[in-house]
Amino acid sequence: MPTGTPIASLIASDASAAGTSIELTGWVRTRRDSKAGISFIQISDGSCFDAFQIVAPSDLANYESEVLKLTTGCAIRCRGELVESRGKGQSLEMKAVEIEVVGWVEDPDSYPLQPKRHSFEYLREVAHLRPRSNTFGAIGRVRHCLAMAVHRYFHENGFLWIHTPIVTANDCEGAGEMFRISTLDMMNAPRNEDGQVDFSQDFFGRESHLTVSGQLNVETWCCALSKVYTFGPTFRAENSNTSRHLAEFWMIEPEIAFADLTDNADLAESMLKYLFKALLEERQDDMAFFQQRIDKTCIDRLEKFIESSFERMEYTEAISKLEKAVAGGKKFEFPVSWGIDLQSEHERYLTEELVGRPVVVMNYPKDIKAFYMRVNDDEKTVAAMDVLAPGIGEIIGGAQREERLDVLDARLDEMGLPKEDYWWYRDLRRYGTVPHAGFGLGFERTIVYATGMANVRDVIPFPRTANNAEF
RNA sequence: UCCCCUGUAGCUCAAUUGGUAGAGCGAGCGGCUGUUAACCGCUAGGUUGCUGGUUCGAGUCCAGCUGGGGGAGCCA
Repeated sequence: MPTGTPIASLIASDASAAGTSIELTGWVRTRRDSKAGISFIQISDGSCFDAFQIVAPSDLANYESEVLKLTTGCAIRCRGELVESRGKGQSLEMKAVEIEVVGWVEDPDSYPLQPKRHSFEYLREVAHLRPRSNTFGAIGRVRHCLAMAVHRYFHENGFLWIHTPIVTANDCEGAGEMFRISTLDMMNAPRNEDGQVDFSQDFFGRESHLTVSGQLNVETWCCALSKVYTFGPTFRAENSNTSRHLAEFWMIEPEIAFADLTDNADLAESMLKYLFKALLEERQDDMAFFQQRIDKTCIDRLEKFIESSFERMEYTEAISKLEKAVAGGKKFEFPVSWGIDLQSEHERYLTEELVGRPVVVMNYPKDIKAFYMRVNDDEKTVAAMDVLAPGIGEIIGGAQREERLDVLDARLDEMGLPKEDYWWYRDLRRYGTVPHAGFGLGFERTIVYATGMANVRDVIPFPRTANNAEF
């Protein structure tokens, strides 16, 4: 392997490891000199939260010429011996016999990351370097840990990962504005007789876009393989400028056959618990950092989440709870009555004030929900569910799907959607139809909830938002 | 897209009723110490986001533009 011993494996080892020869590679965090004839170098390699201390004695060949000139950000390779530390703060350290500078920081004064606290807004402007900071290193590891846990959870429970397409030619859900993709010459697009752009001459022979959801595609595989999921990037061209929206984000969308809304909520609960349990077990170092520096309650919050059962609430019940709150003097900007879509302030009240933890709201009025959601027997509501979390709002949106062709068609008509556009989706209801359900979990929102980070732009490596795709 | 806040040194922020800019950190140099977000001293650094206006005088007031943030809508 080209790289040295991961620091993570050194942190995990005890004093008995002293005496072994090792090689370390990484980036300098800080250097402190002691005129006793040594320098202390903190080196970080990303394998864990902690940096590792290298003790550089002044008899190194390049001590004066190079070691004393190391600054934050320099890439180095060190060979030496693992020894018990004589200082406080670490049990082991490396006594270097050779330090090779692999990459200098050409102008230390202009290196954007200093060994001090930076604002997240500033770090977004140096997104190519921010993974070298404590917070973003931790975010990187947490994000990986949760992504792996997603796949492990589904794999262990018999789900198959379906790679749904990124390019789509149908705006199936109307789930927001889409990004068009085209190979047509924008300055000189072919026109049809009506003067409209003639997309039949475009690459796919029709108008095509980046996906806003893999749901409709994954439903087709669900209706053959029973338990499936997608996990990939999703795109929305909405001009939303908030701390919880991205133009490109990652979404987890499981879909289960022979299942109803209760099974769906059970799945969401089971999966989230699994994810947070894995996070607390596998990333104790990073979570301790988030607890200390970002959000004091984050670990406690996850532990409680894992222990307690999901709070479940009917939409109708949620409305009456909100009405009761209004009667009790609670002020909302938007009025509450049965039939409204819950506003952010209402969701906040339910999850933050009334319940104090995530809550599943189920069975919404059909008029405010999508065409594919199953109409309940009361014919007023559909089997939809949202999982609302304190601080972030909706992290999951899901539903039992309408499996009855006649009802589905009626809904399409109601909403003025052309049936022919959904011919293959309708086929599922004609050939061996089956009750099935699924949901979408916003990956970035999940990370925000878990870590206490305030903005989804800071839990994805390169955030894409309106007017921002610099990196 | 709408509402609100904001843009001063590499970074985080100061600058009284408008009176021509300061600190900490970082950086460079020196000192000291098995140091650990080390400590002490010295030095360098800014056409105050851009354009225009009001004024004897604008970082400060006004207008437009532009960047950033928060909230709303939409959603995940």
